[in-house]
Amino acid sequence: MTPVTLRQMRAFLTIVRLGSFTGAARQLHLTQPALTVQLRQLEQTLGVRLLDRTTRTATPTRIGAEFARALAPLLAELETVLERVQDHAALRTGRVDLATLPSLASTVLPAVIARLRVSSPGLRVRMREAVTGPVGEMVRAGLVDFGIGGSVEEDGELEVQHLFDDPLLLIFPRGHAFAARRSVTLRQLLEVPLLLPEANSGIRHAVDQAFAALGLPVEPAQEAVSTGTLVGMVRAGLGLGVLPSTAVEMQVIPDLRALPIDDPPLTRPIALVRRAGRSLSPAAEAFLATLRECLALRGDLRPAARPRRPARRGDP
Amino acid sequence: MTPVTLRQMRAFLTIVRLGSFTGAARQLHLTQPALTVQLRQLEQTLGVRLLDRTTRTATPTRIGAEFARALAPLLAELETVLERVQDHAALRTGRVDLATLPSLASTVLPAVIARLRVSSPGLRVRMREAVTGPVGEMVRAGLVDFGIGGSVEEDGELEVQHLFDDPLLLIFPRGHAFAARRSVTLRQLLEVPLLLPEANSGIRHAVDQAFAALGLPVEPAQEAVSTGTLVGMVRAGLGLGVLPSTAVEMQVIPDLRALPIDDPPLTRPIALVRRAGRSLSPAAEAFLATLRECLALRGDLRPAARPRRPARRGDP
DNA sequence: CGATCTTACGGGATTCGTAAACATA
DNA sequence: TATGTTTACGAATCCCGTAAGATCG
Repeated sequence: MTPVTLRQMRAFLTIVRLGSFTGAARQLHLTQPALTVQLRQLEQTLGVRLLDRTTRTATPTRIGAEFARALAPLLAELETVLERVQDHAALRTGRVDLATLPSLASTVLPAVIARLRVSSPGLRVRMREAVTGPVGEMVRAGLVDFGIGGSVEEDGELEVQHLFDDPLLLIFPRGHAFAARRSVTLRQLLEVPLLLPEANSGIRHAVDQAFAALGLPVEPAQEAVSTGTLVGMVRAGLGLGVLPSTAVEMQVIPDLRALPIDDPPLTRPIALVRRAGRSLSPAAEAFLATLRECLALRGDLRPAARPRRPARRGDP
Repeated sequence: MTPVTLRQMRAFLTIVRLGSFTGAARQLHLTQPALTVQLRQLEQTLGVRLLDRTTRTATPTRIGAEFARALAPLLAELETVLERVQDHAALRTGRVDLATLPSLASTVLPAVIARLRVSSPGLRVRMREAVTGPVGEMVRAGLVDFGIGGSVEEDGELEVQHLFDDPLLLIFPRGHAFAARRSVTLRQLLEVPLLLPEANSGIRHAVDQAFAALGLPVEPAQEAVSTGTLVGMVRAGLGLGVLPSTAVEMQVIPDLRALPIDDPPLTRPIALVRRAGRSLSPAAEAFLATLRECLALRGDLRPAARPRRPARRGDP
């Protein structure tokens, strides 16, 4: 007792539509005898004669006609469902849900989205802004496909991949003595009033760690919650600020100057955060590929030799 | 590029439902590795990962979940459509549309319908009454599946099969001299006033032919259109009537008697009329089989060695 | 006689099950 | 370590195409 096959039913519908085995065989790229066998099997498993054949024409039985009428829309809908799935693979359709930091959301990622819209206009990107901690939580909760933010610790549920290092810049008024330099060192920061982001931010974490590595104490003259506030403070002469290059990028700062911090280079790590054991949609993969293209195009972000994630079960 | 298979999609849905390859394999009566292959092929042809597997559980991807949601009702509906077709083969469902003569519609065929209702309660029979000529036309026009009536000529569209010979009886008042006999001959009918059905009826045709075969003239004393009229005339003493046994059967005739007509036996042929080259539904076949059973049960209708119709293309 | 469907048969592909390797909790 | 998935491979099955047979107009 062989089960009914999609191929058999498609063959049946085609024969009914054309009223001929030979014509249907041509359309299906099959030999006519093969079609005969298909239909015979279908009739055998159903136990019902579906077509009355003469040498001239094949006309459906009453039961065959009822069957065809019920079957045609079902198979058509099945086709569209399958095509809709394949649209995801071809990037004609898809959605990318991601969580990221405000600084990236306003600078690097819009460029990625723009590039993606050109290559794959059918994709939609939904970007949610959050600070580093919540980015991980949003990923963990499955609210987003993945997150791009400061590094969080890897556990059983989260998998972290380093993406690039975002250089931190020192911001100060044009008239400051540093204006003549091409870069400053970490130690030199101790000699000026420092304006740093608040304690629980990823930037502050990177700054603190860098100083701690040198055994130096850090005492900011002032803390700021938002990038705009910090820029305003610098402009008001309250001190010299530290900001990520991506954040500086978006600010139009005619009266301020920015210098990289060297020796050691001060950066904050930006990583991809994804759920462990979960695969990404083709749309999400395309987004990440485009992101990496963008990182490669602009040399300033040091895309850091991509550490391939451990091979996962079923990967090609 | 292998096409998507029903089997693959059923496997996918089962895995999603159970959240496990092993469980799905058990339910599908398959080995678990076979299931893995099935799903891998499905994912390959669709180009999309549908399930994220760990050693513990298999959870659908977002795309996989959407696919399953769309697929499940489609496949379920397909199942019911297939079952509905198979119901015809199993005689759980079906309709028989037939045309027949009033005399048969009121006597023989109700017994057939009753018998059929016992063996196959799901079948419905729709019986249309007509005289012999129109029976053929109704079959030709496809208004009915088949007809049971007087013999019509076989042409390219109609196919005729003799079913049985319906004996014609002589009807007369109890007090008549024939009352002592067990049968009468054709010649003896010439000696009495005859009451015959109207000229274009199948019965009249049979009577005329029988007399013509013997070279005898026929002059009815009176013609009648309906069976009831003819019986009334006999009862009124207008003459002796000729009626088919099936017609007499239904009349309660306490004051009349009936005798078979021998030497030669006078009968009218009853035949199955069907469209040439068209197969009958299982329900119609069941009806005919039951009809033949009924004919075999009652010996009086001479079911005449069934002349098998010529084998048709594709017959088992 | 020509067009069409059916049957028969050999070659190639597909699919299953068994066994072993691999991964994760 | 135990459970569950993947990979590999031999055997059975299925399916197609070619060729010959049958049937109807």
